[in-house]
Amino acid sequence: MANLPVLQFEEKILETVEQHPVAVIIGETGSGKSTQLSQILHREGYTKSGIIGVTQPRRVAAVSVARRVAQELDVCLGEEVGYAIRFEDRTSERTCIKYLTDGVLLRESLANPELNKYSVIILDEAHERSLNTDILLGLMKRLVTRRALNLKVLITSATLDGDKVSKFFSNCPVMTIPGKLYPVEIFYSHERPKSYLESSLKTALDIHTREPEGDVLIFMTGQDDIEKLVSKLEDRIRSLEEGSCMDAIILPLHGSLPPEMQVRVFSPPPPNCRRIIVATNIAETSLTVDGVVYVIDSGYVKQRQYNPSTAMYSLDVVQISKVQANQRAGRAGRTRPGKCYRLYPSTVYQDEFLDATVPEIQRSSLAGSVLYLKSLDLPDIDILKFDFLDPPSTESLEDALRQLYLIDAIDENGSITKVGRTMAELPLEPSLSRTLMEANEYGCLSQALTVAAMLSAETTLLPNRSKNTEKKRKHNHMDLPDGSGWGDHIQLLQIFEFWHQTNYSIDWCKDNGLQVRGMKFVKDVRRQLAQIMQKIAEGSLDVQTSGRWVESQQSYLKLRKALCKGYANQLAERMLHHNGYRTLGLKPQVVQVHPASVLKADEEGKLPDYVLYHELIATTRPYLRTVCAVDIKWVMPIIDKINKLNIIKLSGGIDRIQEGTEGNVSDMPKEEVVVAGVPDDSESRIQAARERFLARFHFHIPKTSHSGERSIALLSVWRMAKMMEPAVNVCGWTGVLSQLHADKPPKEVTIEVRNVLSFTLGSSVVFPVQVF
DNA sequence: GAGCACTGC
Repeated sequence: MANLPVLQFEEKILETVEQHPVAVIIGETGSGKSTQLSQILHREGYTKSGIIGVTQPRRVAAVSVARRVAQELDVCLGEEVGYAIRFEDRTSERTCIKYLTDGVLLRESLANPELNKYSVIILDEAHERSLNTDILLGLMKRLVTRRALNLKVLITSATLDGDKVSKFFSNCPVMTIPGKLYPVEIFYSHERPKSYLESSLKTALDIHTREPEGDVLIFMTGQDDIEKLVSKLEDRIRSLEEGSCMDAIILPLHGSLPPEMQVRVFSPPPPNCRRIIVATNIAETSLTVDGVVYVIDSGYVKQRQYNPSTAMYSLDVVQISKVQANQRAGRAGRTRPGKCYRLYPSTVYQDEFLDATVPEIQRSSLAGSVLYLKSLDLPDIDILKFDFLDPPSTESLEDALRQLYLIDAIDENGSITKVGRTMAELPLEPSLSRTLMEANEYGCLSQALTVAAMLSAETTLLPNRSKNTEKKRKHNHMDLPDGSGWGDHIQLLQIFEFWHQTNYSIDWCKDNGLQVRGMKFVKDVRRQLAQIMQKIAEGSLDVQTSGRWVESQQSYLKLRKALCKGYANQLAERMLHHNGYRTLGLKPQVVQVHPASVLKADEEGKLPDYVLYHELIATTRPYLRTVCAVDIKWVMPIIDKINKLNIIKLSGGIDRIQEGTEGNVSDMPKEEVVVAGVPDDSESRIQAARERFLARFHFHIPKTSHSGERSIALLSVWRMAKMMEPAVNVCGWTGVLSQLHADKPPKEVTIEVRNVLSFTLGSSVVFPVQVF
């Protein structure tokens, strides 16, 4: 401990902190900043006037660093040194150094915006730029001026953007503390490989046969590639000549691996044996594998990003940033000098890689964050002008406002509502907190709590779906409830109620392929949510899980209705002739229900007309994941609301000029264009669709106007039709145009649209347009 | 017959 680099800078750090309210610290790996900064300031007496709070982006880090510091100070964990993470507050009145996740600090700041009990706040690992840390950065900037006399803020940053952070905090000082990494030699490939899977394989074999002992860590993008590479490596190494080199163990490492498989990387290899670990970027920051000497870096990462203009997430393989590349290389130099093989040329690193990873705040849906900021009620904060280190796009903020408006969290002027205020109290995404409130009204709060809790843990619930376990799972899963056909939310409810009925049996989880840890987490979340709801309601609510598992259509109905209200921003309408869906909203997207969904089709093989979805994410295709059938009656008022939505009022601006965006419903000249006439009512489904079409858009083609204008008007109608049914194409368009351009235009023309999605039968829908 | 990287309240 005595030789930790950070301690050599003690005096300089104290001097800087003394003179400045904010300072940036570039602390390289192994500098000891996480454990020592707090102790240095504690020794100097900064804990006399308040607590030193240190935020971490991850729970395990908060706990393990706190434990370490308690040890070093020789105190009991939870006394002078403590930590606070969700479900676990190990602090006491005596606590003066507190480690906490950034999310917990945000929650605290909701109750006490000035964070008065803290004399020092250290945002550790801020260079990872988690969504929460970025919001904290903005709040800190404001707080240091308001509490200039009694608050010190320290922010850690990466080498490459320390100056940017400093600039953000009015050119505050930047200190660099060297790390304690061993040198890592970097090798670049001459060109980018055609297949980085093959290239990784070859490089790994080269290392294994030629280099002295030391483990190999390979960074891949996802489970699929990892499994492929692992099996190829096993084959090739098995075929190596006996005794020609040491043994090898190949270990996969990724998030959907059950915990007991993940911890295998922490047990050291047997003698004369090399471990080859094939990992996702989980090994970049979250898990540290000891003994790694060689790193193979594919240069890619799978990243989730949100596109506010389509309201859709996508999961893309993208190039890593320089910061990430360096972090990966650093994994080779923890125990002794190492080597890093980059499967890309140095010019790619220099010219193509971004300096730092795009911060999460620019890659996420911001509904939750915007609601949080609105609920802080800071008089000097305007959401669209909130001071972010890297501001999200206006489009993204407006998208968040639209979403919040649809679920009644803000009113048409963009002010937070009473409902919104309550929603912000709940540690859930807005759709779910809105659902809980509505469920409370309908008397199905207990069920809604369960669904919300299940969704918070959903990804960790079901075991990994590799090919061989799949069959086993299918076989065993016969007795898991199926959502009674209503979809995945109801199934999640039923699973939990079933488990409750077994008295939370661990064996039952195992028999049904459910992760025990995940289910316990659900129970915790559910209890926490129930407590908060009780507090909000200031009275006793019925939050008990029903004693006996019974399929209750009545309560499912109420629950689905509550969900529909909560997910007003995430609804989709089925296409006329097939089971594809189109999202409702400003820019409808053609999507499909994820194959893993339990949503059931009717006797004719058709899925429900309307569904709500928990997530819309494009992987190989855009998929709705976790859906629930809803009734058209509940959807109609929401469609109305969507159509009336006015973003200019919502964002609180009145002086902005309305742009005539193409295809924007509210921009259509309503008096001029009317679609009328529904001659063919043979099929009720088409009839219903036409009615909706008519209900939503009133077009009117004026007979007196110039024929050119008529065709423009008709073009608008067509554009609308395209919006309603994006997977269609028009037929005989030129014929329609020439009819309109004739001296005596007909009173009625027909647009015939044909479905172009490959999996349909080429059926067509006719939208007649009457010319008055 | 197709399939989600990693965190967190």
